Amino acid sequence: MDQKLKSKETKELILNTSFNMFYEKGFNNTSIPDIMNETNLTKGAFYHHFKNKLEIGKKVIENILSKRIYNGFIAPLKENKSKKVSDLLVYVFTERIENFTEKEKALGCPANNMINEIGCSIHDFREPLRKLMDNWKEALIEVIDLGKKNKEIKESVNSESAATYLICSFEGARGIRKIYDDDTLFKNYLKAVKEYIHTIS
Amino acid sequence: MDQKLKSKETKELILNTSFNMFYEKGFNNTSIPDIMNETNLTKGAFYHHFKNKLEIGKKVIENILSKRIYNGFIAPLKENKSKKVSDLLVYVFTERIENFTEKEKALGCPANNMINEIGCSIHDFREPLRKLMDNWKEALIEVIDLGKKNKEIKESVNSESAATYLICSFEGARGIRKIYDDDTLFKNYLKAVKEYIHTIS
DNA sequence: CATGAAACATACTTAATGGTATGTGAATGC
DNA sequence: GCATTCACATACCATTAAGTATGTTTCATG
Repeated sequence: MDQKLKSKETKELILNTSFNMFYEKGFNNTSIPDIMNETNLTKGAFYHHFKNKLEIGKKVIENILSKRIYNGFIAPLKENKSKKVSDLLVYVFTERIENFTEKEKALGCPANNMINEIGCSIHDFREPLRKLMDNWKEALIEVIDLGKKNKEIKESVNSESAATYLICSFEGARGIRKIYDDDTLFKNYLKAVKEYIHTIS
Repeated sequence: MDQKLKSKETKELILNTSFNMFYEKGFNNTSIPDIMNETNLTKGAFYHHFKNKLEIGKKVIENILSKRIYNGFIAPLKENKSKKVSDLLVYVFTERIENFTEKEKALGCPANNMINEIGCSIHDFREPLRKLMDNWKEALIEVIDLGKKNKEIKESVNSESAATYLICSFEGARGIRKIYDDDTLFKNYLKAVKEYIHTIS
């Protein structure tokens, strides 16, 4: 049983390392040797645990990116249903950005990076990426609908449309911010989202 | 003089082909042989006209992407200053999307793709990409300011913030749309931007 | 405690990449 | 009309990539 545990651990090590390298250098620009150097293991270990580069790409999306989106942006919505809806929206779309580390600011959103780098070229990645984004959108719609029920969000607001807009502007901002070295873009984005959330409330 | 003309033409052929291939396959995933196969020329031609892959990347940003952004999103603002500001904004941020070809829908925005793929990793690309985005933002600020002067845009609106928000949501939408095969996301985005432009007017 | 399989390491193959060095025919300039 | 330069083509090189084949060691199991 000790062996299986060790195996699981190295598999996770390879997965986490892959995520980090993809995040820092991009998927296409990261090689298997790159990853395995970082883990201090060898190629043999990689191909023992994974079929090929495509498989680990998919696993990173399904196991790491999905969880990050869930923990960062979906769970806070589900766990705090007693809070005011607009506060929830402000939290996930502004407060989180305000607390980003320099690395997170410089490298953008790992999920959005993946989408933009290989979203259309590697067909196998599209479905897991779609699932990820759809889950996020659905969670937002649920919250906005709840807000409408509680008279916190205007009845005239289209929930799906607002959810989409919030996600798009957020991801757009995180993407474009990557070419800058300061927080000007984020500050301008923050001002506008807060205003937007205010106008739909 | 005939020779110089021919030379200029092939240089432009290589540039345009590079742009297309980068757009379709990404920068890292496109090789020089890839590009030159497409032009029916050889590697010799490439390295006669360009120093290396980095140089052509920069030239594509400076000569092609910049012009596309200018023609598509900046010029329409500058050329139609007599029109209502909100109409101008609706035009560049919604009508253009509604008229996108399937290719443009599937592949996203070439400039945003470049930003997201190599925005942080290849340092040489950041400055030309920044210049491109800053020009766009400035043109938008100018128009929004004009709108405020003409009482078409609310005085309370922060021009830079609104400009940033419009760009971010637009680029975010074009990016995420890449993983889908239908126009649902665009439709939801369009509904929301129109609403947003309406609320700042 | 022997046997098999699991968890890796090592060595190798094939193909592609960015880039260079050199060749060649045509146009240009004197 | 001849030397030179330009616009490419060809041939080559070093590196690196993904992936495979084959060890070797360690552990679980009968």
